[in-house]
Amino acid sequence: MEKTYTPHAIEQHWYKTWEEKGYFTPKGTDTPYCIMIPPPNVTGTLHMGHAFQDTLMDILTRYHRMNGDSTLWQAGSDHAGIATQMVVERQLAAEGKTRHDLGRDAFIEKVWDWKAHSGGHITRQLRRMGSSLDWAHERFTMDDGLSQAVREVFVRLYDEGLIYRGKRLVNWDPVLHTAVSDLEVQSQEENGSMWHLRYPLADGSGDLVVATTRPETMLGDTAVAVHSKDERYQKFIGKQIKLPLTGRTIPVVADDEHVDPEFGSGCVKITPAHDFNDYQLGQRHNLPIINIFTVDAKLNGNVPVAYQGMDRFEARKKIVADLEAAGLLVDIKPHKLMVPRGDRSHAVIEPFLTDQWFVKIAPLAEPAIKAVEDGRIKFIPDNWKKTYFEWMHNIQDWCISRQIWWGHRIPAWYDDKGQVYVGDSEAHVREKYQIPESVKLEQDADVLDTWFSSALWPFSTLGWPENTERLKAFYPTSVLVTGFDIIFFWVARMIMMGLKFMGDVPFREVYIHGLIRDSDGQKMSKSKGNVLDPLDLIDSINLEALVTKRTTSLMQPEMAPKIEKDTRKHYPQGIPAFGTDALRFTFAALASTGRDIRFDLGRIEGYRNFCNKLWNASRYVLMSTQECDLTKGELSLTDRWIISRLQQLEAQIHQHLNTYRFDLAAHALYEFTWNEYCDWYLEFSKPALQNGSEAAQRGTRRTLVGVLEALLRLLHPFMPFITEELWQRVAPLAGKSGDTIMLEPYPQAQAEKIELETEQEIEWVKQFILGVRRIRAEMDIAPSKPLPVLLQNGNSDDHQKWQTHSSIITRLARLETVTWLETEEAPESAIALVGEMQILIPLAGLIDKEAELKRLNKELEKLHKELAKCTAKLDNPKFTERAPAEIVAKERQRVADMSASLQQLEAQAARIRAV
RNA sequence: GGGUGUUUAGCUCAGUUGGGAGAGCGUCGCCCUUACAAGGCGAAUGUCGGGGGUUCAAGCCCCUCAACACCCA
Repeated sequence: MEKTYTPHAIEQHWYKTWEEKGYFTPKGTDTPYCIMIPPPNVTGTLHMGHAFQDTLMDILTRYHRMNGDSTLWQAGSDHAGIATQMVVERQLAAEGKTRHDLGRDAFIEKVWDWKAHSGGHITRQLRRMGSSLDWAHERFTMDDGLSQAVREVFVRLYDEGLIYRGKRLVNWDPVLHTAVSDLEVQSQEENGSMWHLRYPLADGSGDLVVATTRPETMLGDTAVAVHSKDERYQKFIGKQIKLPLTGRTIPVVADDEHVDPEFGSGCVKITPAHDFNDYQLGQRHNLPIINIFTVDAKLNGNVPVAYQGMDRFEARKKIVADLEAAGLLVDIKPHKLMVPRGDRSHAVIEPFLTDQWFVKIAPLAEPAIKAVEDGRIKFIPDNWKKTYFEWMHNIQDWCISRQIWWGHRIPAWYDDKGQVYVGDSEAHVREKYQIPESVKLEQDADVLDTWFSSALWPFSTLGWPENTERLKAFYPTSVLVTGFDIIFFWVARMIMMGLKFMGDVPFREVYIHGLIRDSDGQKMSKSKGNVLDPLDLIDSINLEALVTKRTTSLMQPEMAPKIEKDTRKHYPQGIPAFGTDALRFTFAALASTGRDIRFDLGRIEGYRNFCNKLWNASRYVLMSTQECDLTKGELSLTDRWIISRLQQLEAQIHQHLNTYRFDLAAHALYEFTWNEYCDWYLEFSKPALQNGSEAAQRGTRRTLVGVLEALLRLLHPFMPFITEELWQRVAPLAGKSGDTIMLEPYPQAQAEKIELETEQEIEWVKQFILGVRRIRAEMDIAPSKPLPVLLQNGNSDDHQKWQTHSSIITRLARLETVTWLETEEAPESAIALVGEMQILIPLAGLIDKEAELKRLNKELEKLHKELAKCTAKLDNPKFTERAPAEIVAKERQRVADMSASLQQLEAQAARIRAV
């Protein structure tokens, strides 16, 4: 075996073997366990969030597979409508073409081409992460089966009146020329202005000043609103305004719901066609709606000719200038406002009146709320259900149509009179509505929101609408693992659709994990230049390549110098190769209950070292046991101790994984492996293998191998590659003959092997060794120098224990001689206590008197403080009366122990001082 | 404005029905001891954000204030 663990030598080989042998396909019959992967965008590349989330899902999947469940982790990807269309359009643009040059069918063909050649990137990366997804049944939201599911759902919802078409204000992306949902709009604070405009009354009796952040929309104003209690404006209510630049007259209305008399001038212009609040107010007051924009957000034919065809921002300048020329511009004040931008195009989103398809959401939301209320679906951590309820109770109808080409085309057809017919296909529609061939039908040009198909994912992937074996076996799925950022986008919609079409919840639990941030707590983003690529952490990347990667194709190229500087500062050596297992273990260790997770290179380095530790421990075990007699022998107390500790570890891991505490599980595994198995047990085994009897040696060898083998299985879900590699070598020695660790049973604790008394005895041994080491280190005695030791004041138990363990103690504490003192006076010595027993190391020639006194005083001070706290507690009668008896007894014991120690140490200090 | 969180060692974070404040990293000593220097051995480190309350007992429960973060409008 290599002396140092090198991940890339083993990882890819094992993954290939697992996949080829079909280990990822569900087997076993009794208990099903199923996780649906949140389908990554087919255009996507793996980022830290994916890597984190997929690690957690893979841990659960491997854990349940090893537990013998029929385990399915469903693979697949999402067609990602707008994102994918943009990728292909960008390619066309490079050739100087647009999608319109190709036409719809040719363009879609081009997208499929692109998918075939470049679409598998992220699934290859998922394999590098070790993800044990069932690739044999991989699905894609646009494949035939899922498309059929989408049409089926659409038609059924339409036939039940839960899908309707209507003219509504929607979020319009004037660059992409499509509606987008609320959730695809990101509002950010930007610097703008507040313009104060003078609107004269039609009768010439005065004027009003309105304040607006969007002066260009004034051409579409159909009212001015004031607050009914606002004394400044009461007299204007009901009068007419002569709207500048247009010549139209519009009324002054009172609306206490919308108007805040404190804000701006307390007087608001109302543009129902271009503002959501104004639209609502318009409905309340029956105002006309005047749309002034084209799909590009240019001014249309409803405005005076002078402005027609102008871009909205150009028009703003001209309108302000014209108003100023007319003496109607009162003031311009700087103003911060929330500007909505499309999350794909970054264009300023325009509220826009168009025909769109909507899902009537209230009837679907109600049972979805109930499913969480009555516990059929559990959120973990539980608190996230509040967020879910908050949104579900305020939910709006869902705009599902998108004016793009790549996606599920809406299964609706129009005749030449504009009458709409909904059905699975044109033929179905003709049959369903008895439309003769002579009537020409044309399909709706729009496609469905990508999230519409994602909402069906938990059952469409399993074969719905067919009632397949897989559907019967795995629906409802066991758990959904996802970030809180898509509770609305996805989680809620899956619950609604699952309940509606399967009559049952899509998953029983929703585990919500935190979001990965950089080491400063910043969100990782391309534009900030702080992204880490999980593959770089696995494979390494040099500084120059990292700088190049972070600074190319930036949305804002002017950020490049700063990004380069930061990158050079943070990663002067680039990033070394840590390997998949170290990365996975890091993710597990970071997965606590918080919502932000800072990713720090120091952590992953630590866990890379942990891999190396495990590697070398295995190396030692193999060297000590290969070609040795491994038949059953005698178990020593140290053997029984590590076996006992292992049982407790096993119980803990089950507990932690069942409660999704990956961090605690990782911590327990780390702690046991390093601080118990390596630091103590392997050291105990050395003298045992050198000096023990033949039978004892066999017992220790078997324990070395047996505990390691179980530990590898415990670690496997977290670190699949290194554990497989090591297990292949260790398993035969442990008498195991399986082909792969991933199909071996997950270790279960055996209660009868837990020996608390043995654990206490070994604790005594450790305290003995630690006591000597402490003196040695603090007195600056070389670790290599063997020490003479005197023991005093030990009871028969201490004598007995010394008898049993003298060999390992002598070796691990590096003792020269050990002498029990009975009645004779001890020479001046440094002291350590194990219970009442004193370990004495004579000063003569070795130990500095002053140093030992200093050390003792420090110890004494600590004890005094602690003792004072405890006695004060016990002196309080209320404590002894009211606290539970066992707590009081425990305190009494502590006081007794501490007093005894104190007495001994004080006596020792006095003796030394007297010299 | 509404909602949800966070505040514990220099840094990042655990702390499970209230009962002796923990880990990793970092820091400081000593050591190439035949599994591992990606290591071993040892050490130091805290007004648990502030204030108040409940309790024999509060990092944990209640009230209040403050700072920060996120989501929605």
